[in-house]
Order: sequence, then C-alpha cells, then structure tokens
Amino acid sequence: MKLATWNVNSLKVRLPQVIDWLHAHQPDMLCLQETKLTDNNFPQDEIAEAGYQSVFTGQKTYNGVAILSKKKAEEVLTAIPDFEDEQKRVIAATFGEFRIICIYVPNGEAVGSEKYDYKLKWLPALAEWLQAELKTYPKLAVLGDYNIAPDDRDVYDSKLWEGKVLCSQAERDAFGNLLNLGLMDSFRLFDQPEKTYSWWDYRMLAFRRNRGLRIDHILLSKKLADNCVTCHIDKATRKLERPSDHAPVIAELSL
DNA sequence: ATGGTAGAGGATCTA
Repeated sequence: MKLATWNVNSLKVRLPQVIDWLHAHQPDMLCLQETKLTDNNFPQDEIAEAGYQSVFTGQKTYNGVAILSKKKAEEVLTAIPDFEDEQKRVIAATFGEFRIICIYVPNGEAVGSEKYDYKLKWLPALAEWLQAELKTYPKLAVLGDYNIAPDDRDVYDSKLWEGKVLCSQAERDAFGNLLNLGLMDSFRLFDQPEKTYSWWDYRMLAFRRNRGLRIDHILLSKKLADNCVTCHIDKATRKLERPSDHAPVIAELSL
C-alpha cells in the first residue's frame, strides 16, 4: 500500500500536475490540502478518469482537503467532532481495515498572533479526536500539512527560525503530543538524506537555495509503522512549471 | 532591516 500527501495550493491550478502524478506514482490514497475549491467545483470527473475516487470538503479561496483513492471511501468525516471550526481542514475515511485522516493544520502566521492562538487551540482538539480514532481504528494514518517542523534537522537554518512560527516550542510540543498518542513520524523510521524538506517559500529563490522546512508529514499508528518500508519526499514536483510550494510525501507499507 | 512570490478575486488576505 502506498500513501501520499500533497499540499497543492489550489487544485484548480495544480490539477494537471496531480493527474500526471497519480499516473506516475499510482498511490492507493493521495491526501490533498489547500484545494481552495467549494465542493460544487471539485474536479471529480477528471480525477475519476485517472482511476481515482474522491471525497472532499472545501470552501472558497482558502483551505480545503480531499482524499483521492482507488477504492471507495467509507465512514467519511469532514470535521473534528465537537470542535467549532468554520475552516475546512480535515477529512477522514475508512478503506477496509485502514483509517486515513487528511489534515491541514493552521499556519499560525506569527507567534503571538490571533492565528497562532487558533493553531494552538486547533492542535489539542485534533489530538483528542485522534486519540478516539486510534481506539476505533488501530490501523490509522494521519497525513497532511502540519505546519510544524518537528526539530532542527527539519529546518534549513534552525538558528534563524528558532522560536518562530512553524518551529516554536509550543508547536513542537503539540506535535510531540500527537506522537505520544502512539503515532510515529514515518519519515524518521528510516535513514534520510540531510537537508530534506517538504516546503520552500516561493520568495527569495528559496527552492534553488534549498531554504526549506519539513512541515508535511505522514504519521502512522504502530500497526502501520511496523509495516512501513519506505518514506520519502518527491522534491521533483517542486521543479515543475507553476509548482506548488509543497512537495508530496510518500510512505509505502508492506500491506 | 522586513522584503520577496503565488493564488484568489478583483482590494487585500493568506501563506
């Protein structure tokens, strides 16, 4: 089984790239973030032509998440239960014995801002929900844009970013709390090349200089982590014409 | 010191 996640920063713009990517990589499930599409505008038919079904929840201009899959999604949830949130940031679905959760964690803008406070309220709500999901579904994967670089290895210049949004201790603690539920960062199950990142700012030639952060992650429950054989980031997509600022993360499981 | 680029939508907001 191959699982992947990609923040596409507008599915309207990136649809041809997503279709090409599906054909080339044939994931069982691909989680998308920042689709920026209302549900009535979701390109279900084009994706179906590539051999994938879609479940999605979106809004105009901002946010929006989806799961594309070869098999039919069941038990679909499009919000964190009992958490007031107008922003479309989560979708969960069951595929046989596997539970797949796609998340788009708030960016947080800057430490101390209102958006940062929202991020730090959002993450514990996510954790509480995932704790319940893990009890129901032992074979659980949580994929998405976490907007958190878990440690200094995940930041091109950790001194420059120290304490800043995406890297602050409170955010890293919140990420640690997700791991403490019994989830593992699939990328760190394996030896990885140094300076591997998943996001590069569009500005200041950041990609060319490899000034990136690893903020997109695939977390796996123990039962899935035990069967994970690889995890890598597909940096090649960032070199395409009109790229997303994020690259896909892919995990393969011997299941 | 605090820009710079991209997307959506049609002036700014978000990232």
